[in-house]
Amino acid sequence: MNAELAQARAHFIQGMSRISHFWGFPKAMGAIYGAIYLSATAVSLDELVEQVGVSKGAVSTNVRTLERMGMVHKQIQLGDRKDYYIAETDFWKIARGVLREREQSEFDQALRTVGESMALLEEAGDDVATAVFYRERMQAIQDFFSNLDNLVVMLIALDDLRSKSVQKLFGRSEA
Amino acid sequence: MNAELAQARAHFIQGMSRISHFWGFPKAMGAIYGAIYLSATAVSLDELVEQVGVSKGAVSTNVRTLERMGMVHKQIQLGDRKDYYIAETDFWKIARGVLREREQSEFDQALRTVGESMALLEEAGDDVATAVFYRERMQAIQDFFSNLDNLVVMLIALDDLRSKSVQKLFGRSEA
DNA sequence: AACTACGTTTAGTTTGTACTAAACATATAG
DNA sequence: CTATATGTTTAGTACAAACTAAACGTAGTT
Repeated sequence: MNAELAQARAHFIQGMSRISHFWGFPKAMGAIYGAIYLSATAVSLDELVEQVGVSKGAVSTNVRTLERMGMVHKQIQLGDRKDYYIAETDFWKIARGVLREREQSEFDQALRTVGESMALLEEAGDDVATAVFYRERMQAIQDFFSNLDNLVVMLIALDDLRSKSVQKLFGRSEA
Repeated sequence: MNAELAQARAHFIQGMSRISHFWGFPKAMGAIYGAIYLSATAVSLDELVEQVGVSKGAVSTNVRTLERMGMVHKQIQLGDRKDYYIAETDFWKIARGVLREREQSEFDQALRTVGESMALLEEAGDDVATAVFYRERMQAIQDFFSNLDNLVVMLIALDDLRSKSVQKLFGRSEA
């Protein structure tokens, strides 16, 4: 591989690392995805260790997370004990996976907390002016999150319209 | 304030703290917003220190970030040296502010990195098969991010349809 | 002009999280 | 059955980010 290619590749992987970190994921995770994404062939764990420059353990855990989110796919070759990985290239599918992952974990737990707060409020009764005010505000924020939730559901549904239609829908206008 | 109210309030603030942390913001920031949000009157910095239980410095910096994102508004009362804060309650407006904040900072810098990688690729020439492959993949991811960008622009535009219309558009169906 | 009340900045500490190194588990091959 | 190759788990470490405490700046008050 010539020098320019290697440099472009390194820069890209670094960029993926940034994006990953920005969205609250480990930097190495983004880098690993970048490395897999920029490979025409399936990549083994050891190759990733070498290419990305992190420990085997880190690659192992991160690549597992990537697979759980549907960002990469494991490819087991018959007669070869190694696991190989290829990148999912349908980013809307990826977005769906990431959102689903998040929804199930912290996202709606936070929502639940708001619900619980409102439940606690019920016990305080309606007569106090403060209670009424609290209820209004908590209801408002809960409504908003429900709406957000629906928006996410919509986006996930959009994934069913395959990537072509989506690209047409959101395509750059200045092209 | 009776015990149930105080408990509901504390629980809510803790929930805001969680949400904040989940979206990659400081926990204290969410708690501070929660405290302001649950106040019918404007809140001073010292009151926040007391209510949220963090240091003055932390409140100062976090509340400034909140204001920059349009989540709270400073209210200076004539003849009073203190700064008072009230919460922005239009969450779609808030979402716009947060997105704008993110766009300007890390988000499109990461995008730029991808662009730079592609530029580096140009110097490598088209003849190498690997270069062609890299270009395809980098182009694909750049397209996706442009689409995301457009989606964000759309969401921001949606803010112009005031909250009522938006609520109708995304309202819960099982209501 | 000194004092006080307030917000900001800074230096240092704490804390959470991702990573490393190495032990471990498991399966295949000889 | 031992040895080897592979992925996973764990105990420890390193680092980044947020917070604390306190110094600082600034503007009003007496």
